[in-house]
Amino acid sequence: MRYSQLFGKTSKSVPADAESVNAKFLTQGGFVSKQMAGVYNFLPLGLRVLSKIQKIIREEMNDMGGQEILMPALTQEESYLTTGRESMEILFKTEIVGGGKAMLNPTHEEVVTPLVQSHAFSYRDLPMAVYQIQNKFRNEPRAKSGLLRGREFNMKDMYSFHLDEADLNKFYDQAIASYFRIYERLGLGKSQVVLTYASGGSFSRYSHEFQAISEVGEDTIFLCKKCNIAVNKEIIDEHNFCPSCESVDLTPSKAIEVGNIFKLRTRFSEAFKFNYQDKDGKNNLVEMGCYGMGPSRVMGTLVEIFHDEKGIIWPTAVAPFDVHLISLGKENDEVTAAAEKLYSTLKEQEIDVLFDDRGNSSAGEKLNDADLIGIPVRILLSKKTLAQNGAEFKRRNEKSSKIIALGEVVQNIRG
RNA sequence: CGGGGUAUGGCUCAAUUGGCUAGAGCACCUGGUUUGGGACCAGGGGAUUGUGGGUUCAAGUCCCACUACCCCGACCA
Repeated sequence: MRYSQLFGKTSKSVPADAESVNAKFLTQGGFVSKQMAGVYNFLPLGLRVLSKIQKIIREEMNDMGGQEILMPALTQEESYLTTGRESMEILFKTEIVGGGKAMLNPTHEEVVTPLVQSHAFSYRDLPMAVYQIQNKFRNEPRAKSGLLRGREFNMKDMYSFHLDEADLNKFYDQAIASYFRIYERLGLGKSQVVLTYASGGSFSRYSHEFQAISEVGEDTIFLCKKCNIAVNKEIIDEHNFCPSCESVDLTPSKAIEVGNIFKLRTRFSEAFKFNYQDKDGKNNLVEMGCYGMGPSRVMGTLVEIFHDEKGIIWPTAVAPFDVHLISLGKENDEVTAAAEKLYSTLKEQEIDVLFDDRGNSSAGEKLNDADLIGIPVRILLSKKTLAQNGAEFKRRNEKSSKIIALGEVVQNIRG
Protein backbone atom coordinates (compact mmCIF):
# COMPACT_ATOMS: atom_id res chain seq x y z
CA MET A 1 0.00 0.00 0.00
CA ARG A 2 1.27 3.44 -0.94
CA TYR A 3 0.91 5.90 1.89
CA SER A 4 0.15 8.65 -0.61
CA GLN A 5 -3.03 6.80 -1.53
CA LEU A 6 -4.06 5.59 1.91
CA PHE A 7 -7.45 6.77 3.13
CA GLY A 8 -6.94 8.10 6.64
CA LYS A 9 -3.83 10.19 7.03
CA THR A 10 -2.00 11.09 10.22
CA SER A 11 -2.53 14.51 11.70
CA LYS A 12 -0.22 16.74 13.69
CA SER A 13 -2.89 17.89 16.07
CA VAL A 14 -5.41 15.66 17.71
CA PRO A 15 -9.01 16.57 18.59
CA ALA A 16 -9.19 18.04 22.07
CA ASP A 17 -11.81 15.52 23.14
CA ALA A 18 -9.52 12.54 22.54
CA GLU A 19 -8.20 12.27 26.08
CA SER A 20 -7.27 8.63 26.50
CA VAL A 21 -4.06 7.33 24.95
CA ASN A 22 -5.82 4.82 22.69
CA ALA A 23 -8.31 7.39 21.37
CA LYS A 24 -5.51 9.90 20.83
CA PHE A 25 -3.03 7.72 18.95
CA LEU A 26 -5.64 5.76 17.01
CA THR A 27 -7.29 9.00 15.88
CA GLN A 28 -4.06 10.83 15.18
CA GLY A 29 -2.61 7.87 13.31
CA GLY A 30 -5.66 7.53 11.06
CA PHE A 31 -6.84 4.18 12.41
CA VAL A 32 -10.28 5.28 13.59
CA SER A 33 -12.57 8.26 13.36
CA LYS A 34 -15.16 9.05 15.97
CA GLN A 35 -18.80 9.03 14.93
CA MET A 36 -20.30 9.90 18.30
CA ALA A 37 -19.47 9.14 21.92
CA GLY A 38 -18.56 5.46 22.12
CA VAL A 39 -19.03 4.82 18.39
CA TYR A 40 -16.14 4.70 15.93
CA ASN A 41 -15.48 4.34 12.22
CA PHE A 42 -12.62 1.98 11.43
CA LEU A 43 -10.44 3.33 8.61
CA PRO A 44 -8.21 1.05 6.51
CA LEU A 45 -5.34 0.96 9.02
CA GLY A 46 -7.69 0.34 11.94
CA LEU A 47 -9.67 -2.31 10.11
CA ARG A 48 -6.46 -4.18 9.32
CA VAL A 49 -5.61 -4.35 13.01
CA LEU A 50 -9.14 -5.29 14.03
CA SER A 51 -9.28 -8.01 11.35
CA LYS A 52 -6.00 -9.52 12.54
CA ILE A 53 -7.27 -9.66 16.10
CA GLN A 54 -10.49 -11.28 14.88
CA LYS A 55 -8.55 -13.78 12.81
CA ILE A 56 -6.54 -14.99 15.80
CA ILE A 57 -9.68 -15.29 17.90
CA ARG A 58 -11.48 -17.10 15.07
CA GLU A 59 -8.67 -19.64 14.66
CA GLU A 60 -8.68 -20.48 18.35
CA MET A 61 -12.46 -20.73 18.51
CA ASN A 62 -12.47 -23.07 15.51
CA ASP A 63 -9.70 -25.04 17.14
CA MET A 64 -11.82 -25.80 20.18
CA GLY A 65 -14.71 -26.94 18.02
CA GLY A 66 -16.70 -23.73 17.76
CA GLN A 67 -18.70 -23.23 14.58
CA GLU A 68 -18.97 -19.71 13.27
CA ILE A 69 -22.39 -18.25 12.55
CA LEU A 70 -23.76 -14.74 12.21
CA MET A 71 -26.78 -13.66 14.17
CA PRO A 72 -28.77 -10.46 13.60
CA ALA A 73 -28.21 -7.25 15.52
CA LEU A 74 -31.97 -6.74 15.74
CA THR A 75 -34.31 -8.94 17.75
CA GLN A 76 -38.01 -8.79 18.57
CA GLU A 77 -38.99 -7.70 22.08
CA GLU A 78 -40.77 -10.99 22.78
CA SER A 79 -37.51 -12.88 23.28
CA TYR A 80 -36.45 -10.44 25.97
CA LEU A 81 -39.83 -10.68 27.64
CA THR A 82 -39.33 -14.46 27.75
CA THR A 83 -36.11 -14.13 29.73
CA GLY A 84 -37.24 -11.10 31.70
CA ARG A 85 -34.35 -9.01 30.48
CA GLU A 86 -36.44 -6.41 28.62
CA SER A 87 -35.91 -4.09 31.57
CA MET A 88 -32.12 -3.95 31.22
CA GLU A 89 -31.23 -0.28 31.15
CA ILE A 90 -28.55 -0.66 28.51
CA LEU A 91 -30.99 -2.02 25.90
CA PHE A 92 -31.45 0.12 22.81
CA LYS A 93 -35.12 -0.22 21.91
CA THR A 94 -36.84 0.81 18.74
CA GLU A 95 -40.35 0.74 17.29
CA ILE A 96 -41.26 -1.37 14.30
CA VAL A 97 -43.45 0.45 11.79
CA GLY A 98 -46.87 -1.19 11.93
CA GLY A 99 -46.49 -2.31 15.51
CA GLY A 100 -44.16 -4.08 17.87
CA LYS A 101 -40.77 -3.35 19.31
CA ALA A 102 -37.28 -4.51 18.53
CA MET A 103 -34.03 -4.45 20.48
CA LEU A 104 -30.47 -3.99 19.33
CA ASN A 105 -28.81 -6.98 20.98
CA PRO A 106 -26.36 -6.19 23.79
CA THR A 107 -25.52 -9.92 23.90
CA HIS A 108 -27.13 -12.87 22.15
CA GLU A 109 -28.52 -15.38 24.64
CA GLU A 110 -32.03 -14.36 23.57
CA VAL A 111 -31.16 -15.16 19.96
CA VAL A 112 -28.87 -18.14 20.19
CA THR A 113 -30.91 -20.18 22.66
CA PRO A 114 -34.07 -20.44 20.53
CA LEU A 115 -31.93 -20.71 17.40
CA VAL A 116 -30.06 -23.77 18.62
CA GLN A 117 -33.24 -25.11 20.18
CA SER A 118 -34.90 -25.12 16.77
CA HIS A 119 -32.09 -27.28 15.34
CA ALA A 120 -31.15 -29.62 18.18
CA PHE A 121 -33.62 -32.10 19.60
CA SER A 122 -31.74 -35.18 20.61
CA TYR A 123 -28.84 -35.92 22.93
CA ARG A 124 -27.05 -36.90 19.70
CA ASP A 125 -26.92 -33.23 18.69
CA LEU A 126 -24.99 -32.25 21.84
CA PRO A 127 -22.56 -31.02 22.90
CA MET A 128 -22.01 -28.23 20.42
CA ALA A 129 -20.76 -24.66 20.40
CA VAL A 130 -21.42 -21.76 18.06
CA TYR A 131 -19.87 -18.32 17.98
CA GLN A 132 -20.02 -15.12 16.02
CA ILE A 133 -17.97 -11.96 15.62
CA GLN A 134 -20.35 -9.07 15.36
CA ASN A 135 -21.21 -5.65 16.72
CA LYS A 136 -23.03 -5.30 20.01
CA PHE A 137 -25.09 -2.35 21.17
CA ARG A 138 -25.25 -1.16 24.74
CA ASN A 139 -26.77 2.12 25.80
CA GLU A 140 -24.04 2.86 28.29
CA PRO A 141 -24.81 5.73 30.66
CA ARG A 142 -21.26 6.82 30.08
CA ALA A 143 -19.18 5.80 27.07
CA LYS A 144 -15.52 6.48 27.77
CA SER A 145 -11.86 5.97 27.02
CA GLY A 146 -11.92 5.59 23.25
CA LEU A 147 -12.38 1.96 22.25
CA LEU A 148 -12.47 0.72 25.83
CA ARG A 149 -16.14 1.37 26.56
CA GLY A 150 -18.39 1.97 23.60
CA ARG A 151 -22.09 2.01 22.81
CA GLU A 152 -21.48 0.01 19.64
CA PHE A 153 -18.50 -2.30 19.78
CA ASN A 154 -17.15 -5.43 18.16
CA MET A 155 -17.60 -8.66 20.06
CA LYS A 156 -16.83 -12.34 19.73
CA ASP A 157 -19.41 -14.31 21.64
CA MET A 158 -19.44 -18.07 21.84
CA TYR A 159 -22.23 -20.18 23.32
CA SER A 160 -21.86 -23.83 24.27
CA PHE A 161 -24.61 -26.41 24.83
CA HIS A 162 -24.13 -29.55 26.91
CA LEU A 163 -25.89 -32.64 28.15
CA ASP A 164 -24.78 -32.15 31.72
CA GLU A 165 -22.80 -29.97 34.07
CA ALA A 166 -19.70 -32.12 33.91
CA ASP A 167 -19.44 -31.66 30.16
CA LEU A 168 -20.01 -27.90 30.54
CA ASN A 169 -17.20 -27.77 33.10
CA LYS A 170 -14.85 -29.60 30.78
CA PHE A 171 -15.55 -27.24 27.90
CA TYR A 172 -15.32 -24.22 30.19
CA ASP A 173 -11.81 -25.19 31.24
CA GLN A 174 -10.83 -25.63 27.61
CA ALA A 175 -12.15 -22.13 26.95
CA ILE A 176 -9.89 -20.71 29.67
CA ALA A 177 -6.86 -22.33 28.04
CA SER A 178 -8.00 -21.15 24.62
CA TYR A 179 -8.38 -17.57 25.84
CA PHE A 180 -4.85 -17.53 27.20
CA ARG A 181 -3.54 -18.81 23.86
CA ILE A 182 -5.33 -15.92 22.17
CA TYR A 183 -3.81 -13.31 24.51
CA GLU A 184 -0.39 -14.87 24.09
CA ARG A 185 -0.68 -14.61 20.30
CA LEU A 186 -1.84 -11.01 20.67
CA GLY A 187 1.36 -10.21 22.55
CA LEU A 188 -0.10 -10.35 26.05
CA GLY A 189 1.66 -12.84 28.30
CA LYS A 190 0.46 -14.36 31.57
CA SER A 191 1.96 -11.51 33.56
CA GLN A 192 -0.19 -9.08 31.58
CA VAL A 193 -3.55 -10.85 31.48
CA VAL A 194 -4.77 -12.41 34.70
CA LEU A 195 -7.58 -14.89 35.27
CA THR A 196 -9.95 -13.17 37.65
CA TYR A 197 -12.75 -14.69 39.70
CA ALA A 198 -15.99 -12.74 39.50
CA SER A 199 -19.47 -13.27 40.76
CA GLY A 200 -21.18 -16.16 39.02
CA GLY A 201 -24.78 -15.07 38.99
CA SER A 202 -27.40 -17.38 40.39
CA PHE A 203 -26.37 -20.71 38.86
CA SER A 204 -22.66 -21.05 39.46
CA ARG A 205 -20.26 -19.97 42.12
CA TYR A 206 -17.91 -17.95 39.95
CA SER A 207 -17.62 -16.51 36.50
CA HIS A 208 -14.22 -15.59 35.15
CA GLU A 209 -12.86 -12.39 33.75
CA PHE A 210 -9.63 -11.99 31.86
CA GLN A 211 -8.12 -8.76 33.11
CA ALA A 212 -5.25 -6.93 31.39
CA ILE A 213 -3.17 -5.08 33.96
CA SER A 214 -3.21 -1.37 33.09
CA GLU A 215 -3.29 1.88 35.03
CA VAL A 216 -6.09 3.20 32.83
CA GLY A 217 -8.31 0.19 33.54
CA GLU A 218 -11.64 0.97 35.15
CA ASP A 219 -11.70 -2.24 37.18
CA THR A 220 -9.76 -2.97 40.34
CA ILE A 221 -8.66 -6.54 40.80
CA PHE A 222 -6.91 -8.17 43.76
CA LEU A 223 -3.99 -10.24 42.67
CA CYS A 224 -2.62 -13.35 44.39
CA LYS A 225 0.99 -13.33 43.25
CA LYS A 226 1.51 -16.93 44.29
CA CYS A 227 -1.22 -18.33 42.04
CA ASN A 228 -1.18 -15.54 39.43
CA ILE A 229 -4.93 -15.30 39.61
CA ALA A 230 -7.08 -12.50 40.97
CA VAL A 231 -10.49 -11.77 42.38
CA ASN A 232 -12.58 -8.75 41.48
CA LYS A 233 -14.27 -6.25 43.75
CA GLU A 234 -17.52 -8.21 44.11
CA ILE A 235 -15.66 -11.25 45.37
CA ILE A 236 -13.36 -9.35 47.69
CA ASP A 237 -16.47 -7.91 49.37
CA GLU A 238 -17.65 -11.42 50.13
CA HIS A 239 -14.40 -12.99 51.29
CA ASN A 240 -10.95 -11.50 51.01
CA PHE A 241 -8.84 -14.51 50.15
CA CYS A 242 -7.54 -16.20 47.02
CA PRO A 243 -10.09 -18.84 45.86
CA SER A 244 -7.24 -21.14 44.86
CA CYS A 245 -4.76 -21.10 47.76
CA GLU A 246 -6.82 -19.14 50.29
CA SER A 247 -3.94 -16.70 50.82
CA VAL A 248 -5.01 -13.31 52.18
CA ASP A 249 -1.98 -11.60 50.65
CA LEU A 250 -3.75 -9.87 47.76
CA THR A 251 -2.41 -6.86 45.84
CA PRO A 252 -4.85 -4.37 44.32
CA SER A 253 -4.25 -3.43 40.69
CA LYS A 254 -6.09 -1.51 37.97
CA ALA A 255 -7.08 -3.60 34.96
CA ILE A 256 -9.06 -3.66 31.70
CA GLU A 257 -11.52 -6.53 31.24
CA VAL A 258 -10.58 -8.17 27.94
CA GLY A 259 -12.67 -11.30 28.26
CA ASN A 260 -15.47 -12.73 30.34
CA ILE A 261 -16.87 -16.26 30.49
CA PHE A 262 -19.91 -17.62 32.33
CA LYS A 263 -21.48 -20.90 33.14
CA LEU A 264 -25.05 -20.00 32.31
CA ARG A 265 -26.17 -23.45 33.36
CA THR A 266 -29.94 -23.60 32.69
CA ARG A 267 -30.74 -19.90 33.13
CA PHE A 268 -31.74 -19.55 29.46
CA SER A 269 -32.66 -23.11 28.52
CA GLU A 270 -35.22 -22.95 31.29
CA ALA A 271 -36.67 -19.66 30.06
CA PHE A 272 -37.04 -21.00 26.52
CA LYS A 273 -37.88 -24.55 27.67
CA PHE A 274 -34.92 -25.90 25.73
CA ASN A 275 -34.94 -29.63 26.54
CA TYR A 276 -33.26 -32.50 24.85
CA GLN A 277 -34.37 -36.11 24.92
CA ASP A 278 -31.88 -38.55 26.40
CA LYS A 279 -31.27 -42.26 25.69
CA ASP A 280 -34.08 -43.24 27.97
CA GLY A 281 -36.51 -40.88 26.27
CA LYS A 282 -36.44 -38.50 29.22
CA ASN A 283 -36.41 -34.70 28.79
CA ASN A 284 -33.59 -32.71 30.37
CA LEU A 285 -32.68 -29.04 30.32
CA VAL A 286 -29.63 -28.12 28.25
CA GLU A 287 -26.60 -26.82 30.15
CA MET A 288 -25.13 -23.67 28.63
CA GLY A 289 -21.99 -21.57 28.80
CA CYS A 290 -21.09 -18.27 27.17
CA TYR A 291 -17.70 -16.84 26.32
CA GLY A 292 -17.13 -13.19 25.36
CA MET A 293 -14.17 -11.25 24.05
CA GLY A 294 -14.27 -7.85 22.38
CA PRO A 295 -11.83 -7.36 19.48
CA SER A 296 -12.33 -3.58 19.42
CA ARG A 297 -11.72 -3.27 23.14
CA VAL A 298 -8.70 -5.56 22.81
CA MET A 299 -7.38 -3.21 20.13
CA GLY A 300 -7.70 -0.21 22.44
CA THR A 301 -6.11 -2.19 25.25
CA LEU A 302 -3.10 -3.10 23.10
CA VAL A 303 -2.52 0.60 22.40
CA GLU A 304 -2.77 1.42 26.09
CA ILE A 305 -0.19 -1.24 26.92
CA PHE A 306 2.13 -0.94 23.90
CA HIS A 307 3.04 2.68 23.20
CA ASP A 308 5.64 5.32 23.95
CA GLU A 309 5.54 9.12 23.77
CA LYS A 310 5.83 9.03 19.98
CA GLY A 311 3.06 6.58 19.20
CA ILE A 312 1.89 3.00 19.04
CA ILE A 313 4.17 -0.07 19.17
CA TRP A 314 2.02 -2.84 17.67
CA PRO A 315 2.73 -6.48 18.53
CA THR A 316 3.80 -8.17 15.28
CA ALA A 317 0.74 -10.40 15.04
CA VAL A 318 -1.74 -7.52 14.86
CA ALA A 319 0.28 -4.73 13.18
CA PRO A 320 -1.53 -3.21 10.19
CA PHE A 321 1.52 -3.95 8.01
CA ASP A 322 4.70 -5.98 8.48
CA VAL A 323 7.02 -3.27 7.20
CA HIS A 324 7.02 0.51 6.92
CA LEU A 325 9.16 1.48 3.94
CA ILE A 326 10.34 5.09 3.80
CA SER A 327 11.96 6.78 0.83
CA LEU A 328 13.82 10.01 1.39
CA GLY A 329 14.28 10.45 -2.33
CA LYS A 330 13.26 13.26 -4.64
CA GLU A 331 11.13 12.74 -7.66
CA ASN A 332 13.03 10.83 -10.34
CA ASP A 333 16.26 10.45 -8.37
CA GLU A 334 18.16 7.25 -7.65
CA VAL A 335 16.80 6.95 -4.10
CA THR A 336 13.21 6.98 -5.34
CA ALA A 337 14.08 4.45 -8.03
CA ALA A 338 15.71 2.14 -5.49
CA ALA A 339 12.75 2.49 -3.11
CA GLU A 340 10.26 1.70 -5.89
CA LYS A 341 12.27 -1.37 -6.76
CA LEU A 342 12.45 -2.52 -3.15
CA TYR A 343 8.70 -1.93 -2.76
CA SER A 344 8.06 -4.23 -5.74
CA THR A 345 10.41 -6.86 -4.36
CA LEU A 346 8.74 -6.87 -0.95
CA LYS A 347 5.31 -7.18 -2.52
CA GLU A 348 6.51 -10.05 -4.70
CA GLN A 349 7.76 -11.76 -1.55
CA GLU A 350 4.28 -11.27 -0.08
CA ILE A 351 5.53 -9.03 2.68
CA ASP A 352 2.79 -6.63 3.72
CA VAL A 353 4.35 -3.22 3.28
CA LEU A 354 3.23 0.36 3.79
CA PHE A 355 5.35 2.46 1.43
CA ASP A 356 5.75 6.12 2.37
CA ASP A 357 6.25 7.37 -1.16
CA ARG A 358 5.40 11.00 -0.46
CA GLY A 359 7.74 13.21 -2.47
CA ASN A 360 6.84 16.48 -0.81
CA SER A 361 7.10 15.55 2.86
CA SER A 362 10.15 16.18 5.00
CA ALA A 363 12.21 13.40 6.50
CA GLY A 364 11.07 14.39 9.98
CA GLU A 365 7.45 14.15 9.03
CA LYS A 366 7.85 10.65 7.61
CA LEU A 367 9.87 9.42 10.58
CA ASN A 368 7.40 10.81 13.07
CA ASP A 369 4.48 9.30 11.18
CA ALA A 370 6.21 5.92 11.20
CA ASP A 371 6.65 6.12 14.97
CA LEU A 372 3.02 7.13 15.40
CA ILE A 373 1.59 4.33 13.21
CA GLY A 374 3.78 1.79 14.98
CA ILE A 375 4.54 -0.86 12.35
CA PRO A 376 7.12 -3.29 13.83
CA VAL A 377 9.87 -2.87 11.20
CA ARG A 378 10.99 0.32 9.48
CA ILE A 379 13.09 0.19 6.32
CA LEU A 380 14.52 3.50 5.13
CA LEU A 381 16.29 4.40 1.91
CA SER A 382 18.26 7.61 1.46
CA LYS A 383 21.36 8.94 -0.28
CA LYS A 384 23.34 7.95 2.80
CA THR A 385 22.18 4.34 2.81
CA LEU A 386 22.54 4.00 -0.95
CA ALA A 387 26.13 5.22 -0.70
CA GLN A 388 26.66 1.97 1.21
CA ASN A 389 24.42 0.08 -1.22
CA GLY A 390 22.12 -0.55 1.72
CA ALA A 391 18.98 0.31 3.64
CA GLU A 392 18.45 1.31 7.24
CA PHE A 393 16.68 -1.34 9.32
CA LYS A 394 14.99 -0.39 12.58
CA ARG A 395 12.53 -2.11 14.83
CA ARG A 396 9.83 0.07 16.40
CA ASN A 397 10.47 -1.42 19.83
CA GLU A 398 14.22 -0.84 19.72
CA LYS A 399 16.23 2.37 19.86
CA SER A 400 19.07 1.44 17.55
CA SER A 401 19.09 1.01 13.79
CA LYS A 402 21.53 -0.70 11.44
CA ILE A 403 22.46 -0.53 7.78
CA ILE A 404 21.85 -3.74 5.92
CA ALA A 405 22.68 -4.68 2.32
CA LEU A 406 19.89 -4.03 -0.18
CA GLY A 407 19.99 -7.66 -1.20
CA GLU A 408 19.41 -8.80 2.38
CA VAL A 409 16.36 -6.73 3.27
CA VAL A 410 13.90 -9.59 2.84
CA GLN A 411 15.84 -12.02 5.00
CA ASN A 412 16.32 -9.38 7.69
CA ILE A 413 12.58 -8.76 7.78
CA ARG A 414 11.89 -12.49 8.01
CA GLY A 415 14.68 -13.10 10.51
C1' C B 1 -28.19 9.26 36.38
C1' G B 2 -25.34 13.09 40.12
C1' G B 3 -20.97 16.56 40.00
C1' G B 4 -17.32 19.46 37.08
C1' G B 5 -15.73 21.44 32.37
C1' U B 6 -15.95 22.69 27.14
C1' A B 7 -18.40 24.30 22.37
C1' U B 8 -15.35 29.92 17.09
C1' G B 9 -13.12 27.15 9.04
C1' G B 10 -11.29 19.93 8.66
C1' C B 11 -7.81 20.30 13.44
C1' U B 12 -5.48 23.42 17.56
C1' C B 13 -6.41 28.10 19.41
C1' A B 14 -7.13 33.92 19.57
C1' A B 15 -10.62 38.00 19.48
C1' U B 16 -9.45 44.05 25.24
C1' U B 17 -15.21 46.80 28.93
C1' G B 18 -20.43 44.33 24.44
C1' G B 19 -18.06 48.13 19.26
C1' C B 20 -14.75 48.48 12.50
C1' U B 21 -14.98 43.41 7.31
C1' A B 22 -14.25 37.22 13.39
C1' G B 23 -7.70 36.61 13.30
C1' A B 24 -3.46 33.09 13.44
C1' G B 25 -0.92 28.27 13.12
C1' C B 26 -1.63 23.35 11.12
C1' A B 27 -4.13 20.95 7.07
C1' C B 28 -5.88 21.87 1.86
C1' C B 29 -5.18 24.22 -3.55
C1' U B 30 -1.40 26.87 -7.26
C1' G B 31 3.80 27.99 -8.34
C1' G B 32 8.84 27.73 -6.72
C1' U B 33 12.71 26.10 -3.40
C1' U B 34 13.77 22.01 0.05
C1' U B 35 14.74 16.26 2.24
C1' G B 36 17.94 12.07 8.30
C1' G B 37 13.44 13.86 13.35
C1' G B 38 7.04 17.41 12.25
C1' A B 39 11.31 22.87 6.33
C1' C B 40 10.64 27.74 3.57
C1' C B 41 8.81 31.80 0.13
C1' A B 42 4.70 33.87 -2.69
C1' G B 43 -0.39 33.54 -3.85
C1' G B 44 -5.37 31.23 -2.88
C1' G B 45 -10.09 28.73 -1.19
C1' G B 46 -12.69 27.67 3.17
C1' A B 47 -16.87 30.53 9.09
C1' U B 48 -24.14 32.51 8.78
C1' U B 49 -18.97 31.59 16.13
C1' G B 50 -23.30 24.05 18.66
C1' U B 51 -29.10 24.96 18.43
C1' G B 52 -33.29 28.04 19.82
C1' G B 53 -34.92 32.27 22.33
C1' G B 54 -33.92 37.02 24.95
C1' U B 55 -31.43 41.91 26.39
C1' U B 56 -29.13 46.01 23.44
C1' C B 57 -28.23 51.31 18.78
C1' A B 58 -24.72 47.08 18.54
C1' A B 59 -23.72 40.05 20.82
C1' G B 60 -18.40 35.24 19.41
C1' U B 61 -18.64 38.20 24.08
C1' C B 62 -24.32 39.30 28.60
C1' C B 63 -29.06 36.28 30.18
C1' C B 64 -32.38 31.75 29.69
C1' A B 65 -33.34 26.96 27.71
C1' C B 66 -31.73 22.88 24.98
C1' U B 67 -28.07 19.69 22.62
C1' A B 68 -23.35 17.51 21.96
C1' C B 69 -18.58 16.19 23.71
C1' C B 70 -14.69 15.31 27.66
C1' C B 71 -13.43 14.19 32.89
C1' C B 72 -14.84 12.24 38.11
C1' G B 73 -18.54 9.18 40.42
C1' A B 74 -22.77 5.70 40.25
C1' C B 75 -24.03 1.74 36.82
C1' C B 76 -21.78 -2.39 33.96
C1' A B 77 -26.32 -10.60 33.09
